[in-house]
Amino acid sequence: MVTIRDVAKYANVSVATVSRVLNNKGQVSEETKRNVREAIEHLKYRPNLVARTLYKKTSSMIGLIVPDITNPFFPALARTVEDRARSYGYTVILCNTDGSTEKEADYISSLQQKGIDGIIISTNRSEADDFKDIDIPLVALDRIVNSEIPTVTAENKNGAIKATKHLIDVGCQKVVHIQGPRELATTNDRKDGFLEVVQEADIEHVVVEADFDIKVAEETAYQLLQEQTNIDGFFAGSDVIALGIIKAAHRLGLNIPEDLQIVGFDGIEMGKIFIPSLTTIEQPIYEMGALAVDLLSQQIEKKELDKHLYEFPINLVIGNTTKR
Amino acid sequence: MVTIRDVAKYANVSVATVSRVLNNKGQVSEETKRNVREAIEHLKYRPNLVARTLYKKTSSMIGLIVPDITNPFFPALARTVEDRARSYGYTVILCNTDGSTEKEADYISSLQQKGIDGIIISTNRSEADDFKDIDIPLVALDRIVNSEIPTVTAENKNGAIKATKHLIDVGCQKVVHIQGPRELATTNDRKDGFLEVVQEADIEHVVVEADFDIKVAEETAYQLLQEQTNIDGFFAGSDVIALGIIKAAHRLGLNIPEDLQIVGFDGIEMGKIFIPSLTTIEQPIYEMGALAVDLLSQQIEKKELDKHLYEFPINLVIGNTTKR
DNA sequence: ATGAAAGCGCTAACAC
DNA sequence: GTGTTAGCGCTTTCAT
Repeated sequence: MVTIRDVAKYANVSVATVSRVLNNKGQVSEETKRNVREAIEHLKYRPNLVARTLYKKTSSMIGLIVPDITNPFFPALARTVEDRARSYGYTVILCNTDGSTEKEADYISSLQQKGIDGIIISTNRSEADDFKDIDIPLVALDRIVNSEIPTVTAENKNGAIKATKHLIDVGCQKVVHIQGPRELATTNDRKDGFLEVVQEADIEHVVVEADFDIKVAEETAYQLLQEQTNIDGFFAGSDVIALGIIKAAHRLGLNIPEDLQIVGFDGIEMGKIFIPSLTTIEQPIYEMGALAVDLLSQQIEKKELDKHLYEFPINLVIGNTTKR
Repeated sequence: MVTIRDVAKYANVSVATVSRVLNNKGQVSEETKRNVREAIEHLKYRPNLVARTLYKKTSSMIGLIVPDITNPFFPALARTVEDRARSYGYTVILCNTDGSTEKEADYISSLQQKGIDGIIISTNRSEADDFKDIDIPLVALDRIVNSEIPTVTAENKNGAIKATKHLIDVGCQKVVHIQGPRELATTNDRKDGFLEVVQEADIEHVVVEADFDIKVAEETAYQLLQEQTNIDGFFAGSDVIALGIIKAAHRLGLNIPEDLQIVGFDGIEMGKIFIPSLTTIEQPIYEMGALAVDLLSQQIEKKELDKHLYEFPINLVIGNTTKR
């Protein structure tokens, strides 16, 4: 390994001078600058970032913690976060918790020990003191944690209202909402929006819970459709759940959207690709990921944030799972 | 931040002793051990891994470089890699290159500067000297780079043979192979297998190229199906391409598998979920990811590898895109 | 069994 | 402008 010392020796200067040209700091004559750069080039020197981090206490690495990377929503998010992070010069460490609180705690602790500068987290936990002992910048993404942590999310309730109204508009008489895990504030907001509309419109309705997992959602929908008659509409708590519902309907020989209409939530790519393509509430994933990085960066730079909750507007996208 | 010094002071011992109990190395009396542990507990001390890495030159971090995290094949791979890595005590840094050689080089260089212990890479590059200047352990996953780098892949050619034979078995008379990017050795192996079978069987056939991208594949298939008549079978270079073909067929009102039969390659979850479910060549993604980590770990521990190319057997999984 | 001290590669005072 | 040197927090000889 070639170190700053080797460069200094080769260029006949001190390590301080090399450090100065490396960081463009302090006064160095043009000539020595050239010499040092030549030495660097010649020796193929690359600064050891570990040593730099040890001294400076900042690593230019940020963590992104997601519950399930195989859920298509998160790769999309990860990608935008990584893109934006790169533009700041951050490297992203992507951590997958499998929804396990233990793994999550593990990661947080180990990231801190590694000198990470900040963490963007999409977690299932939400007790107020879950994140009390973390003393590095934090941003909650998609999933609301508590009011002390800056949070980026979408207008979940409003989205649910739009989705449910759409189902009524296209003629549904008995509507089911399969919500995601009850621990998540986001899913409850969606449920609240749903309930507000169906109660107001006095529409027959059911609410059940499922994981953000196609198989689980499929089973849940399958059972419901067998047990109860007249269900003609579903508002799914996520696109993944919506795909499960389509599968269940398919197994039962129901036609979509003739017999059954479905609205999802998220706007993942797979919803557009699926046959039939999904009517859904689209979240601006790109903007959300980008803002999360911005907010994290601001905290890392010790800037004050003007507000702590950022809710993005959503958008009803009509596909082939509802009638036109 | 509480350091090893604080712990030493609190426990009335030297930092060396604290280090000894931390690492379970050297001789420490039971009593001082207890004292030190108490101090650690009381002060909530966590060792600074950056400092440790600086000294030991090993970070327990490995990099995983993938070309496109939004391609469902890679989250699946990433997950198994992360799982296995965890069991070794490694943290995975997941890097997404967007297929850009420049980003890839950036990542490799920056990972090395960060003291990463090794890299698992799924790359598009394959020139012999592309990776010559990397002096840390490397494993190529899914995509073959060159014979000097340990590689984990599937029996691509054999899989293609099985797929193509299956298409012939179910009655196809004119078969198209949409292969992935020609730069990849894996895709060419698949093409070779395809050609071997169709030529042997003297079946009318076409080979075209597309990206591992649904939209591109869809357009490619759409054009082919319009221009050429009698196409009744597709062997797709990947499941993602196969989904694109299904979309194209759907747009043209073709029935699957009655009018058109399709076999994919990979065995991603989405293929099982899609309607119709995909007939495909399934790679043992879990085993492949796990072995890649094993091989990397062996190199990091300076163990000799007995061989350099590991090809996993594949498996034809029959879905609803081919006749039974 | 324990401590003192050197050093991992870098940055930043502080001299000159 | 440039060099000397003291750390950053840790591990590891080498004494004792």
